[in-house]
Amino acid sequence: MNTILTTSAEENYLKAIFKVAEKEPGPVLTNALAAAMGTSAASATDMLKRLSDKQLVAYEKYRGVTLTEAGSQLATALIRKHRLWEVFLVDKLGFAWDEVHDFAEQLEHVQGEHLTERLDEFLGHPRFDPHGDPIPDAQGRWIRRPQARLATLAPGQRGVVTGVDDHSSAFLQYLDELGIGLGVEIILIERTPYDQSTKVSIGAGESILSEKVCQNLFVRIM
Amino acid sequence: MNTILTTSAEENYLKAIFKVAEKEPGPVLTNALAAAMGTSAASATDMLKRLSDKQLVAYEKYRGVTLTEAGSQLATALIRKHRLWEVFLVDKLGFAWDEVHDFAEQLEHVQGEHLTERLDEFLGHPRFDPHGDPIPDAQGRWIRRPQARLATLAPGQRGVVTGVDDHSSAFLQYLDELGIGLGVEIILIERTPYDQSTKVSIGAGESILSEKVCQNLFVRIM
DNA sequence: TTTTATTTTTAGACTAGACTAAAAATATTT
DNA sequence: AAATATTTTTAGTCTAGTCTAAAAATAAAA
Ligand SMILES: [Mn+2]
Ligand SMILES: [Mn+2]
Ligand SMILES: [Mn+2]
Ligand SMILES: [Mn+2]
Repeated sequence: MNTILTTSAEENYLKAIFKVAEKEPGPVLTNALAAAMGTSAASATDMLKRLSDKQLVAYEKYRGVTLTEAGSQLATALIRKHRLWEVFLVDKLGFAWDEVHDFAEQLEHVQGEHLTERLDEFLGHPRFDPHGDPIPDAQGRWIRRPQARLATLAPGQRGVVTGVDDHSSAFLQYLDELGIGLGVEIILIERTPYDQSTKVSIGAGESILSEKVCQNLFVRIM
Repeated sequence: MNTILTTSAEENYLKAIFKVAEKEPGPVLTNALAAAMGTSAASATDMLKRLSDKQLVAYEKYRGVTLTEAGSQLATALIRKHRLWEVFLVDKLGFAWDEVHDFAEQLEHVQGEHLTERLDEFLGHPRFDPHGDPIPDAQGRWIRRPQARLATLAPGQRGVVTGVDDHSSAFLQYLDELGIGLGVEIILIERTPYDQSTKVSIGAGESILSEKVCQNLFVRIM
């Protein structure tokens, strides 16, 4: 029951380890972590020693790192906080989905009793954030939704947008221009063999989406 | 128009300088600042050099420190953010007035465009925080209210509670027990010459308030 | 106007978190 | 199995922010 004190830097590393491990199963390598954090490999090694001392990661020299149960819970709580704040910023303060990440990156580190649960309640227990990512509950349980990349759909199939893989402002703003957002229905018309660009129907109009766009869009197939 | 980058530590010192200067006019002395910050005088001196380099304070060795225009604006913006977040925590998340200070102490340091203005708008442009303290507007303008310490009222006078001088949890919770909060009307019945303790009428009942309590309560005389 | 007391600054040390450059370990080729 | 390439760690340095102890400046008292 004794709560481990963590700095913002430590928390950011824990989250990064969690996210890298999510994509590539197995231990997270130092270079991958450093790349995810935008720091040098030396800095990552340094931090891994600190996190290891605090029992938040299992770290073996030259072999990579995995989160301990405590580390995993902390990372999950961080992601929960990050995503709840994003919902607040979009739903309550009226920010666009491409504007909220940097704020949430700071807000997720605010410490104190009950804040997250009060926020969660105020927001009506949202289960997904403004980018369609699931928000783990207070016990750290995740919701899994069946979803597929738009790139995997065949002509004639339809899907409802449930999320994005690329969270960059550039991508999100481009989607806005295309009229694509969470819940929007997309009908796949045809795919060009040459470059896999795809003609789709969105609401009233039609658009051509590059392969890159189709790879970064998640849909629920209808 | 070039925005000065500040750390949380620098911001906390700026706010402390502002607040000490508010109480005691004239330059803020190193020891007073260190006491307000809960750090050593050596640490305060160190920080004063940094703030002076950034042109946020005018610091003269052994003579004390005053905020520059830039420093004063920054401190005011900090106080604005702190108090707006307190309103959010009480009005929207349902925290009690004695629970929000530590959260606001962190939230005031969240950086980014438009956040404060969006929050202000969401909250309906509140002009006072949950402790009755004025919230400066986006231009840094302050509202001054005529108010007096309850200790200065004479028997027979009545006042409406507008604020507190002591912001401690202990004091605020004691006020809760007494049924005293912002907007509550207090009628002064009599004051004992011996220790200045004061019999008052609050709503239905009567209470005896110590001199300390009366000194820390602000009222608008009716 | 000295002496003494108080306040403030400096000096030196520590931690967290970053960096670069060099060394060591591991992985891949030949 | 050596040689080479890649990855990771170590060594050394830097900054922000803190501390304690000592020195210096200012204020108060004798
Ligand atoms: Mn963060
Ligand atoms: Mn998100
Ligand atoms: Mn603060
Ligand atoms: Mn307040």
